[in-house]
Amino acid sequence: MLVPQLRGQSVASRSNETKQRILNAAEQLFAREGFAGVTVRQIMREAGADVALAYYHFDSKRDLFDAVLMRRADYMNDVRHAALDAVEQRHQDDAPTIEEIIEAFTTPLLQLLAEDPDTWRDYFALIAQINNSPQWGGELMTRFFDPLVRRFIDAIRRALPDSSDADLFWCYHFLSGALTLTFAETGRIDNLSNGVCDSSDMDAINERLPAFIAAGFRHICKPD
Amino acid sequence: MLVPQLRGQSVASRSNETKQRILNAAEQLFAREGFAGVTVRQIMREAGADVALAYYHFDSKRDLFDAVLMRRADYMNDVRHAALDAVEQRHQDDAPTIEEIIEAFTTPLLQLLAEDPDTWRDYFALIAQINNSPQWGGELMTRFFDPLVRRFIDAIRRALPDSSDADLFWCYHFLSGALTLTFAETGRIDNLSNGVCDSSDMDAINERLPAFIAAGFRHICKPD
DNA sequence: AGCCTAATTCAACGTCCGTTGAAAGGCAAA
DNA sequence: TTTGCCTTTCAACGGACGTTGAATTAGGCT
Repeated sequence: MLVPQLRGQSVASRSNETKQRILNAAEQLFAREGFAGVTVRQIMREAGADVALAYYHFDSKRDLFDAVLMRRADYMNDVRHAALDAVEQRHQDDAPTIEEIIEAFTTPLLQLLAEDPDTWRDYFALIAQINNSPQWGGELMTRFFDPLVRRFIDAIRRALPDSSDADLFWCYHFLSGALTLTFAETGRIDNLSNGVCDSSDMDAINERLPAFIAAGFRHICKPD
Repeated sequence: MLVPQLRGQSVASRSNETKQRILNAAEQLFAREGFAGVTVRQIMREAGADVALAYYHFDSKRDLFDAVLMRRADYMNDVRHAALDAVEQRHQDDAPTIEEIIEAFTTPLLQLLAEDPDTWRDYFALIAQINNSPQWGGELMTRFFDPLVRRFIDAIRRALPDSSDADLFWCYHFLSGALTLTFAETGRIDNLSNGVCDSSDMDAINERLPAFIAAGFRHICKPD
């Protein structure tokens, strides 16, 4: 028996466990090689299951790809919404600083990655790749992150009154690019800096990214 | 005859013209779908030539991919080196501002894109995708851009004396992310902003990106 | 024990993949 | 006009692709 420790488990939970194993393998491979760079056979070999099982649990390769993205999207959005909730809770009378708002956007992700890299590293790298892909970027990022991002930009708009929308959206765009490259984990900055920087050092990033971005917003988003 | 206007041209130049047509088709398709998302047959169909011709002019699909990247890399680096040359020429006695240095890094690219989008759009989008891919990012970006980037960071180091290397490299990393997402042309910011922002409006970017990034550098890179 | 359903395996389908060797075409030099 | 080289076409290779239908296994219910 391939998975003896599952003896006695309910059928439903055994099925779910297999599904998760497939999703894990798919997540890792899609993150490294992209959608087209991976075959269903590779994924199922990595998951230790038969090829046909992928089509029992998912409708198609594309459907599996979507399932990989969906699996963690809600939780990811929840922690970021909660961080923004906390900021707004703290500032019911006064306005939060822009640093606080941007930290609410970035720090939850850096924290997830620091606390449980095995779970989040590949997922974030996949998001990073999607964000910069003409093929997926427009559609998928909009689908998964628009409500959160709009709420976040609204908060910044209140913190920097009378800013133009164009300034706000462009600054968000720069933030998005800086953040996603950070998650891509390409090893580039490690090479470039001759080891001075470690792309998996979330503390180093957390100390710099929000402050860097906040300074940029402050400088660009001024009253018309 | 498929290409009648070529009658009378030298063999060598006819060969080169075909090579360029293949490179154009490959550039466009690789930029849209990534290396693995494109087949050699697709490329040659788009180029209007036989499949086997790809293997006469290039050794393999991967070799064609490298050739696409190589074709414009030197020129791209040249214009950016020239922009930095001009800055240093202007400031032989005093120090340039950090804005000037960052503009020398970004503006030449935005200018190429504004002047000749048909030539540069796909190439830059491809670079953007590579920069955020774990598969290619580390190796290829290092291979093509390291000398220029190191020179650029050295210039910033002189403009912001006593900054730590870690600060400098991390800030460059954020710049790299913001810049490459801008080139990815995913349409995301157009959707998000409901048309307020136009991702192909290079003036809008040029007015904001260098200033945004310079403010970030200034805020992070302070004497130890 | 026997049944029912869900989970998994097996074997195969038609298609397309990257790549190649040999033949054909086109042009310049002799 | 013939020779010879560079370019292009043609036809095919072995293998891997995404996907499927039917057969097999396993576990909870009666």
